[in-house]
Amino acid sequence: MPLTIAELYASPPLGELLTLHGWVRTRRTTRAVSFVELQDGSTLKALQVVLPHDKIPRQRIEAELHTGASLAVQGRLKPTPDRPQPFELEAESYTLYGAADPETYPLQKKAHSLEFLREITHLRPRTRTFQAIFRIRSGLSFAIHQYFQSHGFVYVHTPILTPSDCEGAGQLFQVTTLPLLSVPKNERGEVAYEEDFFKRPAYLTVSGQLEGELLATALGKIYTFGPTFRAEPSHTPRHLAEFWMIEPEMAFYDLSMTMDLAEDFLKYLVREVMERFPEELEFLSERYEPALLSELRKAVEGDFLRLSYSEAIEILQKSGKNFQFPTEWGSDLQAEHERYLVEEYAQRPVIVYNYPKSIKAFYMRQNDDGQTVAAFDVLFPRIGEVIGGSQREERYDKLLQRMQELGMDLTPYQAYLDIRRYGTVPHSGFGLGLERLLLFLTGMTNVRDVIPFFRAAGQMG
RNA sequence: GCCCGCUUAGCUCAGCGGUUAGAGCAUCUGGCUGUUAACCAGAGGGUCGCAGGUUCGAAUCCUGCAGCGGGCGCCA
Repeated sequence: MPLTIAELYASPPLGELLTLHGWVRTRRTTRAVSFVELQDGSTLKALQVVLPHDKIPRQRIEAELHTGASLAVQGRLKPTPDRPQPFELEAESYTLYGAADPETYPLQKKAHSLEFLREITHLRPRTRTFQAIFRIRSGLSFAIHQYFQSHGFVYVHTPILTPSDCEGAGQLFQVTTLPLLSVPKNERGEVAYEEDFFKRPAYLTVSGQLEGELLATALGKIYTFGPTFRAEPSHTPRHLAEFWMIEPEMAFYDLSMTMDLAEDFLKYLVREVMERFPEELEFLSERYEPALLSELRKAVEGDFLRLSYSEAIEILQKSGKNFQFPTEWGSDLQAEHERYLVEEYAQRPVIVYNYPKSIKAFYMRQNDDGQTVAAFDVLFPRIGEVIGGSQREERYDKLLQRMQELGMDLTPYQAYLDIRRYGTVPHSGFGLGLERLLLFLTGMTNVRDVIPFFRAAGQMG
């Protein structure tokens, strides 16, 4: 296997003849030697390669080795105690894989704006910024599995193609093989879905929660981790049409156990990323968000502040702030309210629980007060809601009554109702948006920058 | 969906009614005993987003469109 630069830094094989592969980040030329900073994606650190002009003609180096060019270079590793880098590769020869015409290659040895890089998603992974982000994204995903697997959760794959909008969460992408130019109709002028692939309407999933509940009431503790699709035309730095969501669902968990789990889970993830990616975090912090490291530290140190919705409303009313949106009991917490609670009032992550039932989903468990449901949101600084969850209504009659109140069509929910009719159990779960958490962890401010190729309303980056 | 802003060289930006539109970086040429976003000198590079309008005169003012960004809503 090709040697990587990360491996060199881990244990430098000084003096041996080595071959390294990578891309040119920068080149500097003086009279007798040229210097190439080589990167290969294995670490943010570059390898300085020294190319003596008596072994490799200067003319060739200047013609071939521009920023972005790829090569294999042979040479020996030499310690350089009096230079910024601990060692450098003294080259004896190199093979050019591919040149990068400096007249047209978009990346240069300078900082580019994130907006510009969004226009070239195929090349932006070659920047250190995106290498740092994608490595953290990978490590975070692993840590998520690690946490659940070591806590007895079963990873389940819920379907991506689904028959209906099961949560009422946003608009759906419809999936069809019917010809759009001549959609077949029945006698009543409606779309003839019996001719469609599934012989019924089909959509991309907006949540794996309902299927997750079905599996949790058999396997105990499960989690999903997969792509989710929303066709809502949201034009914000926090929304994607295709994003990744993690949804654990636990039988026999009540609301407070679930909040404990969510807090422990988030702290574990932040700690793991801090431990595994100090260099990446340092780089992103310097470049984009000076407060990054202290925010991460604050998130794992103390307890999250827990407030009931009613307490939160009271705090907002007493804040003396002039909010744009009302802070009456029964109105939903707006971004400005969440920001006040987290950034000014608590100055650490906040969990708000027991929301009015009128502003929450039908499946959330009704509290004894008749006014609220056992729902909670975890609010983080800078990004707002990172987790939303609830204890689910497990009482058949209560659930049915709520669905009827809301005028819902019960047909698609027979399975969902069935698990309340046969051996129902209290259970709870929550949803975590991977990209939103990544904003917090990387200091980025736009979710388009924490996923390799973004899909958002009107954009396929 | 509503509101606001931006669009000038390959990139980042200045110029905001008055000669031939500028800078830094990048590129090219030359120089430099080993550089660290190397440095020094020189050169090339622009239908000032698109379309219309106002004016003696528009990158600059107005209108429309497009793209991008931000705030809000919906949410993860």
